[in-house]
Amino acid sequence: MRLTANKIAGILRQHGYRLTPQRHAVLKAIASSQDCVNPAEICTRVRQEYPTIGMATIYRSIKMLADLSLVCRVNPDSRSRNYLMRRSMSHHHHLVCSQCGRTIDFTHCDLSQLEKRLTRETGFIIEGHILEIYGRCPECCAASPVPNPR
Amino acid sequence: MRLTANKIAGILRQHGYRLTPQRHAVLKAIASSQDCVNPAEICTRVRQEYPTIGMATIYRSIKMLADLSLVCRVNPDSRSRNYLMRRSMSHHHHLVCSQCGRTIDFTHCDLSQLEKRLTRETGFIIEGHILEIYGRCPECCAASPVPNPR
DNA sequence: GTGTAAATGATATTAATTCTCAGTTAGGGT
DNA sequence: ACCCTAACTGAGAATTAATATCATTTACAC
Ligand SMILES: [Zn+2]
Ligand SMILES: [Zn+2]
Ligand SMILES: [Zn+2]
Ligand SMILES: [Zn+2]
Repeated sequence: MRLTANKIAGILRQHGYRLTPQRHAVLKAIASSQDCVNPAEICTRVRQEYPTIGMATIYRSIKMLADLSLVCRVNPDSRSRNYLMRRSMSHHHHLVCSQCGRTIDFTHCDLSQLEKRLTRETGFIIEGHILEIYGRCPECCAASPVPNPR
Repeated sequence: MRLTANKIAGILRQHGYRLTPQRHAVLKAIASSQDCVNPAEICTRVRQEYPTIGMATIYRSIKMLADLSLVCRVNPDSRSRNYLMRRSMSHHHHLVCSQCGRTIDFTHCDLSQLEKRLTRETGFIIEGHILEIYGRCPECCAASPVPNPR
């Protein structure tokens, strides 16, 4: 199922959060960008329609969205944190280039066999998983086939 | 093949880095820990054998190890960055209880099919992955069968 | 041993994120 | 429509991770 901005607004309400115009703007700013964005970029976008918003509100909105698992952290190699709106309710995993940080989403992970085995062996009821695969993207491989330092 | 501290020291030399006692200590501190560690934890460990080392040197050593791809960033959800020494030995993953935190290790993840597919579809050369599965352990399931949110 | 470029450690600086608090507001109840 | 109140906001201060600077020290090639 796909997550639209309206659907997300409904989820906020369901969880007792107020739907303020600031939050709605932050939400739209993240949801409308295909790539992952950092707080400063979100701020730039939001201030075009809401010029007086403060950074604290942006950070608080991001935290709220993260608490609701509507947004996820990606690309750990930048100085500031990067976020990406979840596009669907299904799994959402990242393939990250360890050199340039380029990130590709994928949803088919097929860990069900592994999870079944773990349930059988340990008695755990599996709720979910965190999976991130890293490697080197085609561009970075082409640029320097043998990753040499300095 | 397993990467030992000695082997890594050789790699440093090959790349023209000097092998200072400080670097050796940082290297040992990361390599000897099973889980990922952040710079502050590395500092604590290193100062037990090298009390005068400064944080700048720790950060510089980490950067050098990262440039050589001997260490990789993991666990993007912490405030400080976390690092894990690369081991070519087998994978090391966790099954974590989301309620009580009990953790079980497992090593057979079998993501090779998935990684092959991603390489075919994206051209990425896969270097590794982060995988953590979470759920509720048998004890916690017995204690309260229905988990309630918030 | 000597020379020298690289490395160290103390300190200052930068920049991201969080905290504080007085004023504002969304949204339920009347 | 109006009130109430807890939730929210924005400005600025505080905290914290990470990097830069620079005088001193040191690994290591010769
Ligand atoms: Zn998945
Ligand atoms: Zn790349
Ligand atoms: Zn694995
Ligand atoms: Zn448990």
